[in-house]
Formats: sequence, structure tokens, C-alpha cells
Amino acid sequence: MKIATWNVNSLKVRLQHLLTWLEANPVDVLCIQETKLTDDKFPLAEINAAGYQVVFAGQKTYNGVAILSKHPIEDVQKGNPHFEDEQQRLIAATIAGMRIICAYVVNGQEIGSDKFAYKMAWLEGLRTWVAEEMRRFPELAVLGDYNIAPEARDVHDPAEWENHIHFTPPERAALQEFMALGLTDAFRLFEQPEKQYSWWDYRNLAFRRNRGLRIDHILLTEALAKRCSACHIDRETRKWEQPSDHAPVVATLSD
DNA sequence: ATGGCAATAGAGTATTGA
Repeated sequence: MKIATWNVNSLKVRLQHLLTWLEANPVDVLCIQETKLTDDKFPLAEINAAGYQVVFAGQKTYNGVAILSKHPIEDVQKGNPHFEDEQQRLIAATIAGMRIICAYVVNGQEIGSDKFAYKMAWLEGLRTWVAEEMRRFPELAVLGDYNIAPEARDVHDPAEWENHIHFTPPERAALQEFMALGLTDAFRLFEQPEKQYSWWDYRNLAFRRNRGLRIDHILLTEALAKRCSACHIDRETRKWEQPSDHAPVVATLSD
């Protein structure tokens, strides 16, 4: 069983990338973010034809999330029942006995901005809801674009990024508090090469220079962490023509 | 410190992302 997350940065632009990647990486479950499509424009037929069921919650221009699955999708929840939000950033479903939550965390702009306050409130709402979901589902995974780098080793130049969005102390504290519910970063369950990132700026040859951040994560409850046998970031997609600025993250679970 | 790059909306250029 493989589960994965990928911020595609426009599903309209990246549909062919998605299909190509799935063909080479036939994961069981894929959570995607930033579809930027209203539900009536969602490419349902193309994704079904690739052998995937899919549920989605979209909007125009911004945000938008979806869960693709080779297995039946049940008990779908769009949005957070504990946090009123017009922005489509959350979708959850039960697949193969696991609760899968696909999250597109707020960017946050900069400390002191309204968007930063929204990010903090949104994360608090997520924590409240996931705590409740964890009581219902021992096997639970929260996959997505967290827009937070947990540690210095997740940032290409921690000094340069100090107090910049994605690596500020309050964001990192909020992520720690969220994980304190009992969630483990699948990527850090294993020895990894140095300088592994999941996002690189489009500008200044950032990918070529590996000036990136690790901000896309797969967080697992203890029951799933025990089953997790591997986790990696697939940098290959970032080398493709007209790529998403994010790379997929994949975790393998034993049956 | 700023801008650089990309996607979107919509027809100039502004907004947002990370």
C-alpha cells in the first residue's frame, strides 16, 4: 500500500503530469492540492480512465483539494466541521480502513499579516478536528502541503529563512503542537539523504541549485507509523517541462 | 531589502503563492 501527496499547482495545467506520474507510480492513494478548479471543471473522466476513483472540493483560481484512490472511497468529509472556511483546503475519506485527510495549509504571507493570523487559526482548527478523527480512526494519515518546514535541516539556508514565512517560530510551534496529538513525520522515520526538499522556487534556478524547503508532509498515527516501511520525495517531476513547484512525497505501508 | 517565476482573471496589470 502506497500513499502520496502532491501539490500540483493547477490541475488544469498539470493533468498530463499527474497521469504520467501515476502510470509510473501507481500509488494506492494520492492526495493533491491547489487544483484551482471548480468541481464542474474537474477532469473526472480522465482520472477514472487512469484507474482511480476520486473525490474533490474545489473553487475558482485558488486552493482546491482531491483524493485519488484505487480502492473504494467512503465517508467523505469536505472542510473542517470545527472551522468555518470558504477556502477549499480540506477533504477527508475512509479508504481501506484508513482515514485519509488531504490538507492544503494556508500560506500565511508574513508574521503580523491577516493571512498569518488566518494560518494560525486554521491550524488550531485542524488540530481540534484531527484530534476528534483520531479517536474514531486509529489508522489515520494527514497528507498535504503544510507550508511549514519543521526543522533547520528542512531548509536550504536556515539563516536566510529565519523569520520568513514557512519557517517562523510560531508556525513551527503550531506544527509541533499538531504532531503532539500523536502524529509522526513518515519521512523522518527513516535515514534520508541530506538536503531533501519538496518545494523549490521557480525563480533564480532554485531547483538546479537545490535551494528548497521540505514543506509537504505525510503524518501518521502510531498504528500507521508501525506499518510504514519507506518514505521518499520524488524529485523527478520537478525536472519535467513546465513543472509544479512541488514534488510528490510517497510513503509505503505494509499490509 | 527587492525582485526574480508561474498561474489566474481577463485584456492592463493585479493578486497570490512560497
